[in-house]
Amino acid sequence: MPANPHNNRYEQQRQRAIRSAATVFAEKGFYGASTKDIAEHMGIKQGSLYYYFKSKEDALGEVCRYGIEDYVDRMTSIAASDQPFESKLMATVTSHLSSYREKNEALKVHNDERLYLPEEKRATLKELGSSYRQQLERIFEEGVESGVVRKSLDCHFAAQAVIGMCNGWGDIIVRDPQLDLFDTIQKCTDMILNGFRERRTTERQ
Amino acid sequence: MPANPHNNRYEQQRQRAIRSAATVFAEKGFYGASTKDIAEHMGIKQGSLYYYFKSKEDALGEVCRYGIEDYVDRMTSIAASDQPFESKLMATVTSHLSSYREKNEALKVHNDERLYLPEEKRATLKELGSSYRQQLERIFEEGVESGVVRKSLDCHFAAQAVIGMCNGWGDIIVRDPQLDLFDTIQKCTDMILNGFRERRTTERQ
Amino acid sequence: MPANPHNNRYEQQRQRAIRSAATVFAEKGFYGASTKDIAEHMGIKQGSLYYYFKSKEDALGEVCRYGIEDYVDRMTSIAASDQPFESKLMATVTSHLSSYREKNEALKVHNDERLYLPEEKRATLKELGSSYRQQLERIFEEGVESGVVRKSLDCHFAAQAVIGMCNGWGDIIVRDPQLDLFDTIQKCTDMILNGFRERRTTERQ
Amino acid sequence: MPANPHNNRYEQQRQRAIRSAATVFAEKGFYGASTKDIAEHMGIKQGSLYYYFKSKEDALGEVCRYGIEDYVDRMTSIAASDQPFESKLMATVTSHLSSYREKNEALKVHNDERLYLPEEKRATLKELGSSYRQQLERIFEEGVESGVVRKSLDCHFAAQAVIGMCNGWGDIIVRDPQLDLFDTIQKCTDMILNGFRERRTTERQ
DNA sequence: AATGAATGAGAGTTCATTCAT
DNA sequence: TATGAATGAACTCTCATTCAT
Repeated sequence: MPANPHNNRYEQQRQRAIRSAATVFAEKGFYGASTKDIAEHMGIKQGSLYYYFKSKEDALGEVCRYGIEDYVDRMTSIAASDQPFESKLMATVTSHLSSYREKNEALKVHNDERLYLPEEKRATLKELGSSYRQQLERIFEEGVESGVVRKSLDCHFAAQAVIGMCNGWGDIIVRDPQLDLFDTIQKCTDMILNGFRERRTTERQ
Repeated sequence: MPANPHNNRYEQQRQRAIRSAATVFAEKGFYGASTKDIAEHMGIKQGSLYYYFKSKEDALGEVCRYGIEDYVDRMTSIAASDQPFESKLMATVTSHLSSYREKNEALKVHNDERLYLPEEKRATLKELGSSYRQQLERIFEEGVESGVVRKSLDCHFAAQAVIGMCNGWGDIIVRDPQLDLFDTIQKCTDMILNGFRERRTTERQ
Repeated sequence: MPANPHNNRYEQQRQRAIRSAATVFAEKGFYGASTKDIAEHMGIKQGSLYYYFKSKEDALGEVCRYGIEDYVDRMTSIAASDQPFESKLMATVTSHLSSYREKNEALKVHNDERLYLPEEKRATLKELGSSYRQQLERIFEEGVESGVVRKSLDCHFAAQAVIGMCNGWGDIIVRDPQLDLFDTIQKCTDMILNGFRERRTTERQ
Repeated sequence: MPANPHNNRYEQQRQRAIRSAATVFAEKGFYGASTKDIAEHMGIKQGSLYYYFKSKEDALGEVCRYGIEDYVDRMTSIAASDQPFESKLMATVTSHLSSYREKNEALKVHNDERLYLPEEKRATLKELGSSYRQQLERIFEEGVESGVVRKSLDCHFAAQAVIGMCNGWGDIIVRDPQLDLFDTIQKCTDMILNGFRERRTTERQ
């Protein structure tokens, strides 16, 4: 028997359950998806889901946690790194958008359906989300300090705007597996830094 | 059955029904809201709703149409106007964000819940949405032609990014009635045009 | 329209629902009976029960209240009356046993199933039950005062014993519609007063 | 499968299972208790219960048999003994009431939950119960013959009444561990023999 | 002798919908 | 124009039971 209190088999199956729930919630929404849908997607019977989840709501909670957890972790390591501002910004966008590709829609579920969670769990997730936003704000503040970003910038606004735009792209990414991720990342970063305006003189630093 | 499609009283009540549905759908989502909720919000009994809607789904359809219709109309008149690019851009952002404030959350419902509509209706709405995006793309193309926007811009990308960001702010606006709309509009427009980077030389046109 | 907020039809149907629930709970117990059983006994469909009850538990609550209410009321009027002790005792037994005959098993449900009620409702019923027992105790105390009952009697014990014995007969009455109620009442009263012992001298007062 | 019906270890565990089931059934009722509850109370896993019981219903059957068996046995030995009537009566009450204290609530389960047993098993138990009642009736008949009990007594009624009253006290005993058993026994016996009436002349035998 | 995993039937409950009035 | 009453299908969830290990 393995070291885990619940053995490997159980944990593996539980992960599969969470990913199935993520897929189904992302496609149909929390109320639009039935536990039968989730179970079928996973290849077990409806009642058996309750061996892995205490309730449908619990399933949503697990998906949301799964969705946001290493999303925030990645931001933490980006923020802690030694890169210059521009690299951090691009790393942020890259991390955000590729989360949608890699993590089977769990981040999308977190964004769209977390409001159906009970107050308590939502508070936990909110802290994680706030931590993300604050770290991004701090990155912008560093950008100002280093002179790369203009002093007048409202860093709180900037963080919200970047997150909002990335989430918008996230919806598209989840629905369109063809979209060129790298290209989108490049263009987003460029827009955030330079905007769309034509410049007479090239004044790149 | 309605005696007369142009019957005033009936049409007035029907509008009230649509707005009630919009409010309730925005708050609880399509599946989270019951027809009883909608009826109560409107001050009638559950069964009486069916005098105004063929079905709950029909109600959602009406709300979505109501939500996107003059949102697109406004874009059409912006696009058709004679203003320079920058004004059109700001008008777009203004129109988009203030829609969330003014329109009983119907646009939010369109964005979040339209996936529950049957294929056919969704296709109709999608056309409206595409029309919006295409007109915005065209505005960017005009910006390029007029030399305000740099030639290299991917106008399709630009339109998506702007829409995505505005929708992100829309969520925040709906939840936070305190937020200064005008300030947000200014900052969004500025970001889209100029980005966040510090410039050595002022090269405003 | 009648004066009642809910009109007559509704109240009548609700009473039928309560009586149906009483019958089914008495036969199968609270958990052994399904809401489908109750609905079928009443001649409606399962889902329609919820037009009359908020939940199965609510149905149990109503049955219990219905079962004990005028049972206690009758005791109150017996206790308040001017009869001598012996009449009051017989009236008590009569009232108790005939409750089982008349009230469609609701009193039996109260006795056997009330423990499945939530604390709050059970407390309300408990007060009613205690009031019954206390009034019976008081009747015995009066019996002592009037010299009919021996001074040494533990009136609390006496009340409990009488209630317990009557409930025992209640079970039998509910199951056996043939049983001669009047005969049983006579014998119970006689036993309580005189016991079973043979007396050398007739010493009736 | 059990290797040997007389296997000691197996039989011991089986007894533990029956006692656990008795406790849990007494507390929550047959339908209110789950096989998981019983297993947990016994310290094994749910599935393992089926090593000792064929089904949940079978468990109830065993508990009921266990509950009534030596209850009847004791009556048999009381009835067969040489004591005078009054001693037999007190022995009966003592046996009945102390059963509730000593026997893990199995007698209570028999009384309250046996209705959930299939007809066949219930018939078996009913015979045991009838045997108890008949022996008690016979004791009363002996009382009449010996002149202690009045000739007019309906011995069938008397037996039922005594059993009913004792069961009533049983409920109280199970719920209130503080209750003075000996005192209750004394008072019950006294009531059955002498009733509550005041006597002018002492005519004790 | 015992268990982890799964199942399937059935429970209580909700709710969109219908329709006579 | 509106409603009270009823329905039936779907839902979440529980649980007795089975069985390979």
